[in-house]
Amino acid sequence: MSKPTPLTIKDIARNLGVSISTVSRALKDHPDISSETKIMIKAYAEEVNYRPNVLALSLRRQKSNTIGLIIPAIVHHFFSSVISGIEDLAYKEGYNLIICQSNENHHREAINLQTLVDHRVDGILVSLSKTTQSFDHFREAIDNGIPIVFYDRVADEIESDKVIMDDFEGGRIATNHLISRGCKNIVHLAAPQHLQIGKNRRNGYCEALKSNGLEIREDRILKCDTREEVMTLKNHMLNLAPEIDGIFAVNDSTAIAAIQILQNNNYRVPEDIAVIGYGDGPNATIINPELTTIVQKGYEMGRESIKLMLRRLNNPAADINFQTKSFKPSLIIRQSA
Amino acid sequence: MSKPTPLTIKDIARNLGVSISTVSRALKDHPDISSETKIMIKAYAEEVNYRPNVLALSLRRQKSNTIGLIIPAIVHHFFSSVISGIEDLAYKEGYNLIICQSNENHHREAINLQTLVDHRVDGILVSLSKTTQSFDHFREAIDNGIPIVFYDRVADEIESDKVIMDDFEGGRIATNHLISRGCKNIVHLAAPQHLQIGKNRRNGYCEALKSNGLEIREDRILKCDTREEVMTLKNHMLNLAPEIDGIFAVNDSTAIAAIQILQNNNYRVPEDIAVIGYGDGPNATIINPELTTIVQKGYEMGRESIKLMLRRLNNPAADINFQTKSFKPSLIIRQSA
DNA sequence: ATGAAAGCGCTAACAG
DNA sequence: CTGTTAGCGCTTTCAT
Repeated sequence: MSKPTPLTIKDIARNLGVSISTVSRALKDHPDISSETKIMIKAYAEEVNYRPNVLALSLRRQKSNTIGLIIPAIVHHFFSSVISGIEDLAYKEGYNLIICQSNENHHREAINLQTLVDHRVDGILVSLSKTTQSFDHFREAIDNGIPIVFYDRVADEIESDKVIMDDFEGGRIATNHLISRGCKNIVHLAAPQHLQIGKNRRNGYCEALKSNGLEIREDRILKCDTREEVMTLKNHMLNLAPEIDGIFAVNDSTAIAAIQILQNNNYRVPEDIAVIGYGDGPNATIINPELTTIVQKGYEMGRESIKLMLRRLNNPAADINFQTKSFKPSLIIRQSA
Repeated sequence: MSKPTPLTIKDIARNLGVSISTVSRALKDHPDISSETKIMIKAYAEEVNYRPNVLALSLRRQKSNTIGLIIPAIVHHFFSSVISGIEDLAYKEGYNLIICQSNENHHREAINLQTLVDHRVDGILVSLSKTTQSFDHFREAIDNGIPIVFYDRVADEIESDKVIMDDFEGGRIATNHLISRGCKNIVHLAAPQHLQIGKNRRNGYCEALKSNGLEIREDRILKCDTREEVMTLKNHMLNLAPEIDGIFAVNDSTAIAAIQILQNNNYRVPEDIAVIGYGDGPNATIINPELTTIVQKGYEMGRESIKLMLRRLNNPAADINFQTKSFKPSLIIRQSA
């Protein structure tokens, strides 16, 4: 029982008594081939269920029709939505996806990138891991002529196409909403500041405070962007709680964790402390009170990323200018703020 | 600015004045090559950052070192956990993953499969889409000698390795728990019955009722396995509500949706109606009351699936018997039941 | 110890 | 209109 080898163009040629190139051409409707020959060859190929060897094709064409995708963590709803947005369009255009997870790990991200380069992918879509603070590993891809599109978590230092949200605006809107409800002492649960999204959301928060004449206090900005970190900071948060009336969390999970801690300690949300999240994932409507949050369009961002990539791949000669596509955030008001 | 072509073994040979085959051999430590030559060639390869062309390798070796993965819907936490479990081990063993989503669509699943076969993947891991009711498309892979491992949602008709949960037992445990709390009128929100997992969980439910002397009523079994469907059946559920005291939902999302509907209509959970889910995803601890549920180990199931696959791929000659690995479900008691 | 050559499956330039 | 040939990058007999 050795592995059956799929049949090739050569087998067809032999069985039909024509040359290999005739088969090749017939199968792709080359005008040189007589229609009878074409019909015969195609019928036979169909009959024996011939399938071209994609590997051989890629090698020959120097093009793999594969796009690499690096995701920080597939379990996050935002990122899996991004994948869906990418996939639909990619497959439609005849591209396959190799998906890698960096698991928020700089080193792993570098390995992912190397893998994708090794596989001669035609392009790479990537969102930075949280721990990525240098960008040399992207140079390798670029030096090999592989275009990169950054989405959501982008590297400012690298010239490339980018798809982002206007996170500054998002932070501003969220914080403004809290202020408009009457909050005056607002804590911000922030993402790492070497990430643009972390910096921008925080700056938006600060801007909102400033333009409303509120003081910016460093001790009210906590580096804390996962549910686990919130749990770790529980006591610290409870110390802060008596003197605050609002929380702007950098994502939904931290917002929800914060709500749970507050509620378990007899604070009412939003009456005592209003809480606003960022993302609008499926959890937002499971927590009680339902979460007021900033909508982050994962599917659409994925779609836009692959569009930018395809535009470039479909016009290999064009040398298109790098473009940054920015999505406007919107606020969805529910019950938590 | 044409695309730079990565350098090849041929370039190295030319630049170093040796033959192509010498370079090839030196790079893989072939004993025939003198150690001086090896050192020289390796040093140079390192210096110029030579990377073998994976495509050419695959073609030559008739082995792509790629494993295909078909996922019904990546946004489900269970499935993204499975991916993580698979990925870690696969990469460690030098395999890459091509991930496809069937989006719960039979036809799309068949296309996914074709794509993977075309790419000459070495093996395929698949969980059936909800709409898959025939299995011919798997034959193609098998006929091509590509081994398949089914995980979670398996095809009984196909001989292959399988990784499942004991869903019958899961359904039984869940229902027994409700009964032990005193529930006597239990609704089951069921998955499609052509899926083994749907059938098995339901049978477990029935078995628990029977062995406790409770009547099995068809009108208490609703085909309803997504949040959306629950919402659609809202009125129906509220009609049922006065006469029931327990719900066993086929997954967490439907359990949660049911809880929300009940609460919005002034039923208390668990006092009036106890609700138990299946899966133990992250949502389980966000809903209030926290969800009692059956633990479904996605990561571990993924890990086990890839293990079965690797075992087979690493012993191509062995002709190993097909194996079914079954995980025992466990109950995690929180507040909702 | 090293090199020449064939071939994995396919395409395309060249010949006829 | 069809066939022959070279070559994509690599490995592996077979010579030397």
